[in-house]
Amino acid sequence: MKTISKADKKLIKKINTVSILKTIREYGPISRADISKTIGLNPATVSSIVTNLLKNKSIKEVGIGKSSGGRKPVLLELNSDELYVVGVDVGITKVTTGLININGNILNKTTIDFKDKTVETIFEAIKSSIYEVIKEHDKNFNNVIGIGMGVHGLIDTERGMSIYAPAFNWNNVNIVDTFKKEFNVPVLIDNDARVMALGEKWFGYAKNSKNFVLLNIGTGVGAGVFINDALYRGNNFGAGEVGHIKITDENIKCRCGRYGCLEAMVSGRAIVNRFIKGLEKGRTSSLKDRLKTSDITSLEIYREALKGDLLSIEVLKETGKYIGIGISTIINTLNPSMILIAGGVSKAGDFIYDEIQNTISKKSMNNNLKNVYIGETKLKDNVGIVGAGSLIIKDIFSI
Amino acid sequence: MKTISKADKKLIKKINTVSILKTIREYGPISRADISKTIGLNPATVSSIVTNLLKNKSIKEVGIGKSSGGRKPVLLELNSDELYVVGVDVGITKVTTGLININGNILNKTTIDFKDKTVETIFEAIKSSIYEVIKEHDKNFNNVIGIGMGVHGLIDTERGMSIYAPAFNWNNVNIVDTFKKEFNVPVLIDNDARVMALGEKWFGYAKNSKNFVLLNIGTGVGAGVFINDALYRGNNFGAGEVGHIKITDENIKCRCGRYGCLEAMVSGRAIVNRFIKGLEKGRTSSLKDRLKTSDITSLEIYREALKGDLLSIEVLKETGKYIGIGISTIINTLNPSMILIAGGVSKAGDFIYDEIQNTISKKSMNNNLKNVYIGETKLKDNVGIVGAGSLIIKDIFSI
DNA sequence: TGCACTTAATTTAGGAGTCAAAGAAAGTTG
DNA sequence: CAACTTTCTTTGACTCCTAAATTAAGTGCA
Repeated sequence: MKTISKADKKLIKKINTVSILKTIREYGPISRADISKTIGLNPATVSSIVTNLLKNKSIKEVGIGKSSGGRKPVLLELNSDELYVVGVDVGITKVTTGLININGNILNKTTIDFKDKTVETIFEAIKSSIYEVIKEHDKNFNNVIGIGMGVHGLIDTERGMSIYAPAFNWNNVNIVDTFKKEFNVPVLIDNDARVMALGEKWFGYAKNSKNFVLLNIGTGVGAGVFINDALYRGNNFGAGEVGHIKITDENIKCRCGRYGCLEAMVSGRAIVNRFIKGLEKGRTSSLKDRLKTSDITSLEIYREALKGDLLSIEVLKETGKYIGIGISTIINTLNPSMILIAGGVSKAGDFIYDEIQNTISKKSMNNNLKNVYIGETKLKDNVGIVGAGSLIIKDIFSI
Repeated sequence: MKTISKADKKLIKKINTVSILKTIREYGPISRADISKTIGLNPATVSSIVTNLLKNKSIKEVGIGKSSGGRKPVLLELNSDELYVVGVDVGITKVTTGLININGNILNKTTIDFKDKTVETIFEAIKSSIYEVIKEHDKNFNNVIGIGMGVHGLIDTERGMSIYAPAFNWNNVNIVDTFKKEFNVPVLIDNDARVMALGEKWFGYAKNSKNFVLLNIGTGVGAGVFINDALYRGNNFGAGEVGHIKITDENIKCRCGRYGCLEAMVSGRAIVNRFIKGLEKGRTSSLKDRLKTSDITSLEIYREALKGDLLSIEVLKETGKYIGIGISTIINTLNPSMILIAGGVSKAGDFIYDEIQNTISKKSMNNNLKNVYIGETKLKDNVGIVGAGSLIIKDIFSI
């Protein structure tokens, strides 16, 4: 009950333009006549707006369709040759950057590791990665309509700042201004899990999902929450901090200072810790012969589990159980249509997924469980960069 | 990405009409000129729309304001003398019904107990309670623009049915059709906790809150979730089923069949059970002298706690701790700006609230906790009926 | 091949709604 | 009481959509 806003004729045109763009995106290649039928908008209006869109190169004519007994239709498509975005996935140890067209196709991709985590080092890595990906495709930035970035931690999307990024030890670092100045295009940032959710919404499994959650389980644990077809950020950009919900009374300390948090039980670090604790308790494992304790990673535990190592399998199954409890909480609270899992753990395969499913069916209210899909992302390793790029792409389709 | 809709001039007019109504609601009594300044809409446009609204009696002129150096303004207000709604709160043992005007004022209120929980009995109670409240104010239903109802359990708001109401043992009971036929006005229903949240949004503490949660703790435990200024119902109307999130490893069985659910630890029943278990363990309590074991209720435990009974105090504090864990989960997941607590437990005062606060500050991510208000509702015992009525009222202010 | 019928896209005339400017109504101020 | 202010309405222009007519380009059958 705060902002009360008016509407004028420009709003109508904007709404109808976006409707036409959405229709072309979803059903294209498509003729003007079919757009008119799909939206219910008068053919004359469609013609007029399409003319504008062709003029500003948002769309293009891509040939002639089949006649259905009369004049052949002219088919329209989004202009993927002229509408590029840059998507930047700022990870804990490296930055991955992609040049992406409006259809979500990756034209070029590069990764740069950074040694230290100062603002300067990471900004420099981001900058050169962007110049790298555009070099061969659009070196003058003519067709790049914007840059999107996903960064871990708490992000103020309005002021374009990292409020708090634990892994970098950043506090109130302005990110957007630097890159806007450097590249002279719109720059948008958001939290990594949220950006991944956006990617799956625009180009992944969640296309037709109004309400879903992307759970990112890696070094940390976070969720991107989609509600009513929109990213939900919460009151202070803190929605989806599910890494710190309590899932057990066990006395495992989380880096947040409390005990029994989801993150303390299922992050990559947590998996390794439980494995090592198993060894200390006298359990045997073939992984112990292969690696020093300090070299054990969750990925290695997964590899060993595939070979049949009992301790590895047990640790992964436990992890699945804990994730299941967390997911159960999310389902009961939000009743989403799907839960997509990203991050390192998502690769640990059926050891984890089976156990998640077992736990869920035991713990969820029946009705919320109906039709809820739980599984990997469609975009896999590219979910970060495609999602980041989607921050820009979605704005083209927004009022 | 499903429904792609067009916009025409009627949409503009509808938007502007609603904007004017909202402005009158929020700032009224207010002049046409001030409405124009508030919204940024042209004075001529405001005049034209106001004329329509006066004609259809949605608003009324309520006198002349003070001059600020020129012609005196004509002040406008919502027409609370002609815009009534009926709000029905269908509880577990009784139905409470109110006649409410557009400003949320209760003109009349009645309660009817029902002996059994058959559809016929409860429908009959609802029906007579409605006739009762309108009798003296608007016996011909001239000014009642609709009936809203809050019912526990899972509600299909689109088809107007109770999908599942555990306390009544209802499955797929159509509610709306019956009363629409009987009273010939729009009838809307929703889940009880959700309806309460709506009431606090329109007439309570949550007026200026975009994102908040109302936690209803009584016989069952449920939440009404407001996101982006709208009720969030989830994918199958199941959002806010927080009664069945796991908050402890303790082996307390919930009626849903699982263990350690929030509801199993904090519902009225759960409080009583823990108290009795305390007695069985040999603890003493002054309440034991006053009541038979089978007559103990959570309200009596609260009363005894006020008198200083140690076991009662302990049980309530434990309850506060468990609620705190649940709220902590909600805050970390949804980052709301406030959590309002309704239902029987909300009356148990500071024994519970203090403990909730203690638990939260220990368990919540710092940033999500910032500015989060946790407390009782403003509408108190009327939150159910006012909320139910708001189901109708909100539609007047919606596009 | 030619004519009737279809379908696609554009042009044209007209209507609905907002806006800016001017005017009418009703006050205040010195 | 004249000059200025403020409120509200009227008027005409402008924008954007719609329906109908027109142009463009087919198909299909005799």
